[in-house]
Amino acid sequence: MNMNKKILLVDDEPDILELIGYNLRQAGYDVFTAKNGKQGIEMARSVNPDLIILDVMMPEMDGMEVCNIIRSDSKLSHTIIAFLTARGEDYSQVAGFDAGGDDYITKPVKPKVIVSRVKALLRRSRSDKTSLPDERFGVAIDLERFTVLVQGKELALPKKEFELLNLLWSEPGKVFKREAILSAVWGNDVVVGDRTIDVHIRKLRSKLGDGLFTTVKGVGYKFGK
Amino acid sequence: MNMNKKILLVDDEPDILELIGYNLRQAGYDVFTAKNGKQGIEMARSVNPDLIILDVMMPEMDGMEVCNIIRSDSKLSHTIIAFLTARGEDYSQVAGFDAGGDDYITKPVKPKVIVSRVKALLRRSRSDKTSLPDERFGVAIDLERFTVLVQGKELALPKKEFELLNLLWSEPGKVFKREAILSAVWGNDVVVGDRTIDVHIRKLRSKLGDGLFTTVKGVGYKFGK
DNA sequence: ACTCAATGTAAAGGAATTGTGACAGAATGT
DNA sequence: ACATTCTGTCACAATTCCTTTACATTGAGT
Repeated sequence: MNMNKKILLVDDEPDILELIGYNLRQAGYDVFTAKNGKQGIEMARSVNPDLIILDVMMPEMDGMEVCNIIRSDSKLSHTIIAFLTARGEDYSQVAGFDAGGDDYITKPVKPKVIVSRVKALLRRSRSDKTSLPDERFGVAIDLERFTVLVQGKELALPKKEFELLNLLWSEPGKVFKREAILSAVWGNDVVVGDRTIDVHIRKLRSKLGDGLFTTVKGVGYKFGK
Repeated sequence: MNMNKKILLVDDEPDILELIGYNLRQAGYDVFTAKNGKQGIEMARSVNPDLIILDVMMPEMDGMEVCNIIRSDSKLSHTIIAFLTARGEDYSQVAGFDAGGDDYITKPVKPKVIVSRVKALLRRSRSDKTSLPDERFGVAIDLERFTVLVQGKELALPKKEFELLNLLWSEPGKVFKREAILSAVWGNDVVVGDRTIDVHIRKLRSKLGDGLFTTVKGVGYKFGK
């Protein structure tokens, strides 16, 4: 069973609700609407949406306020929030999505734009919503997925390369001696020529970027500088 | 009194300055901004920030150039530097840590991300400085990283030089006889001319500063006076 | 002051270590 | 079965490091 993603739209302008709502429904989403902040929060609690699109400027309770309340609700903490703002509006207000906003969209909105934006947000949500990845020098390791995030791009690495990277990455700056690397990545009983390490380091360097790894001659390697 | 951490933001795009600046201020930091490299350096010298966030791509003077100048300024050598780079930009240049950056962050930036990243960087620096304050005559040795801190500057030494320094440094003031040095650093079975020691001492003197090592004629060397 | 052995200094060769591309067997996917 | 990817090894190039060498300078003892 393929459950549709639920989207909650909060805006005080009925035209916007209708326009955006229509397009998102066409794209296959379940859309709910609310015409003010208070109603938006009630709605959010009852339908538990995947994504909330929130107008910043609303009478009584504005978008940022709504965002704060939703963020502090443990049941809704995973929900993605996107702000809707009028173009040219003061950036610093929009910047209020330190409260937990994930994106913002400027009005007037083209339907196609908003649909693709929503798709992107929902696609990204799985990895993003849990917690911020632990990035070190622009590199994050996802042990579950066996992948590496370099500059936001996901990259799959072969097992040995992954393990080697994981070892060095786990303690950036620490120098791992060649023997230590061997026993950690290859195990104590396996016998491989020492040059093997160099070759794998080279692979990592070419894939993740040179400069991420530092050679300490006669000793070993480290991640970072 | 709890002094706020000072952050200097250098970018030619006013939007970025505003967006990031706003969010960092919200997080409780003292934020200063500069809209080009030249101004950034002036600002850095006058406010002595804890962290500098530096756009790589800027007209006239780019981020790496600024970084180099700051790194060569003894009063600012302790400062943490993070680069801002556009996603997808070739970062091999930046990643070449010759530039001396401590981290880099990709644009477009989410406020949440940058705030947590800044926190992490500042946290790291603090622990770095409190956890290994074993300075002797302005020199600290970091065995794990295989580096030496001289007046706050991190320096990588070749293996033999590092071992020699470590030996002498471990007991400042104590005179190590030449034979003792040989057996400790080179081992008992290795045969090298005695002048080898002198040459290595000289290397250390030129790198760490003369005056740190004292010659005891006819006997050996010691660290300190 | 002089002497001479010890040390300072710079440069240069050689030694050791690492970088790199190509290759072959193993493992895996189709 | 075939193609693809992964893994480890090799040979050779590039680099860094170490040691030696040659000469200058120092300083303790006479």
